[in-house]
Amino acid sequence: MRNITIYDIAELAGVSPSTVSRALNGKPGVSRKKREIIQKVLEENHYIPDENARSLVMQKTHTIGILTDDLGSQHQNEALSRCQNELIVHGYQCISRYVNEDEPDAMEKAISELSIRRVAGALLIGLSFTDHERLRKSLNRWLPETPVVLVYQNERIPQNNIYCVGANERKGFHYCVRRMAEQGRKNLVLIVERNRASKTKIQEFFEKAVQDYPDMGCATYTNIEPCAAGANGVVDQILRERPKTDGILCVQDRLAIEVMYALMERGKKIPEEISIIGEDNSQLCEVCRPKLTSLDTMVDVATMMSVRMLVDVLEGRSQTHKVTLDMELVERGSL
Amino acid sequence: MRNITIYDIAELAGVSPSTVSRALNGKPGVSRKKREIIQKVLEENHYIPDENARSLVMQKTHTIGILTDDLGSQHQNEALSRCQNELIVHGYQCISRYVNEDEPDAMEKAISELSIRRVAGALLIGLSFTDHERLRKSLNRWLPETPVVLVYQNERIPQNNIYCVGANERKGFHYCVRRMAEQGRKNLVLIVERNRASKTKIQEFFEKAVQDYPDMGCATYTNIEPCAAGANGVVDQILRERPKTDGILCVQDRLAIEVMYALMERGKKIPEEISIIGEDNSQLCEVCRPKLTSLDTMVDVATMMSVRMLVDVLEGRSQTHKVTLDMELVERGSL
DNA sequence: TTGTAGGCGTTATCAC
DNA sequence: GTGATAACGCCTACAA
Repeated sequence: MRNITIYDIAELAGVSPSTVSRALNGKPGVSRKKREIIQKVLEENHYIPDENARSLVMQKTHTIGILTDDLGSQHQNEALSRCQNELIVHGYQCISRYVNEDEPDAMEKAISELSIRRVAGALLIGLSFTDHERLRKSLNRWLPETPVVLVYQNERIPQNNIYCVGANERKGFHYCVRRMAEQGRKNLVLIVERNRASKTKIQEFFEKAVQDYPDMGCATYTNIEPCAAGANGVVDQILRERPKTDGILCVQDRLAIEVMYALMERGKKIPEEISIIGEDNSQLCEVCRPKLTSLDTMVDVATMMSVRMLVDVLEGRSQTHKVTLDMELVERGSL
Repeated sequence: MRNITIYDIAELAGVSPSTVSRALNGKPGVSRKKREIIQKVLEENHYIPDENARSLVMQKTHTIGILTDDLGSQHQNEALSRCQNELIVHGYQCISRYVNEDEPDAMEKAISELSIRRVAGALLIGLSFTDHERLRKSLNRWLPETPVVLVYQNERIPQNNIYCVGANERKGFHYCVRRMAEQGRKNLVLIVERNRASKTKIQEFFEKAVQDYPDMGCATYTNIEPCAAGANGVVDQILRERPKTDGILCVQDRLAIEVMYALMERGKKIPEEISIIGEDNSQLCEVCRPKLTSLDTMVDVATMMSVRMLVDVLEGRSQTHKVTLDMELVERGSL
């Protein structure tokens, strides 16, 4: 079953292939009459252009590359799916790929492959693409003029084809600390998963925020096994080292919930004795008891924004280079 | 920055483009010596072939189309991400797309677009692609010779290019009922979300299974609002209509958990008075209290199998047309 | 074993 | 306004 080409259409419409091409792309230089005839033939035959041929001659595809750094994360999976669907709506297809940041050259390799596919643009999703200088070099080498949007990245890379959509973590964490203070909490603890890339930054934001409250103390535990594994250990450690702890900010819902349960098992009342805040505002928050208060990272908004930025740039609409989204604290029973 | 082509390589290696092409693709008819020279030049220049041009001339791509029917589902998002990554590893790229089954022609349209992109193969993920006859027709029309793997589909479509990977729901549900019986449960209820496509089949399996236990009764509620929304209503209804209910099989973890909490709020003890089983074995099961016993649909295994089947077929290895996976009941506190 | 020539389906550049 | 014609990068007869 050979596919129909513009030649077939041209023949049926009694015009030349180039005229069909012009009509197809809404270019000027086609008479009203012929345009109509061609349109009709096009529709009757369910003609659809071959993207490969088009890409070849245009040296430009309708493909967007998406890079992700955390395969297991629901967050990223959701962001990925959303981006893909949104892009399809705008007429782009995607190729997506997980990048293991532990492998030293994985990122550069992934970027080079996007270049090979001649992607029209790229979306890098994830907080852990943090070695900016290296990233900049890779992008510079492989995609020097291709628009790239960094999703969940706060520090803008100052280059004309690089855009970013970030969350205002500083403000978000500050607000969490403020809410803790308003609940009368005075001894906070920050718990961060071991593999969280922006660890030090989060810690910095947290500690800065605590300094705004004179009679408040804090400690951080930043090397915790992710998900459930590390909860009991860190809770024991906290109860031993800082028994007066009355507020815990735990980056990542799942871990926060396990910490909460571990505390309850050890006789602590939540939230009466200790307040807990998680991060991500995932489904999990609604399912545990008490329900978990959580800092929403706004995946849906962020992905929509990113796609819109990229599409805007690709279609020649002007666009700012940086968008920062406010995070939202969704308060439930654990605060 | 023009990309280097086989012409450039040919010139540098002092041979003709066709020889480069042959060497590139490991075809016979190139002397050992030239093959080595070419190889060296290839590597020195980081040459990588242009997929578009290749696809154009070969009338065949290295692209796999993936269709999904439920955008929000973590399950499908996870399956999707896994498939994509796995396929990349095998040298394929993917285009994926969500199909809204409420729109009558969405499926046919989606399939036709895969055809346009000249996909090498396709993966249809989801339990709700159920109108087999129509699906068969669409596939037949648009992808008559393209291998297609139906993931989570139990009834095989008898056609040579269509494969399927399904879960043994009959057996799975039967086992759930058996475990209920072993706990002394006698009045079961099946709850199914309204938008679950395989509703009637699930109901049939469930009722058949119950018939194997002479002194057991059952009822089904199959039109429930998904997720949390429908829980309170259906629980009130059940307690009113069938107060002796002592076992609930609830298809979909989230809903199962809400049902469980609703029951507890109304004074029922779980699992002492009522056993509850969910489906999907998602993260949520670990996070609620009591933890939820759940029927695992084996996403990871299913996706791996599907990708492997497809790749095997594409690379000419023979392959059976149907694989059925056993589901696994993961028992936790709610049974 | 090697090279030449033609074509895959489009778009773009010219003449007309 | 329209239609030849030449690319785009690659593969594959066919000829040498």
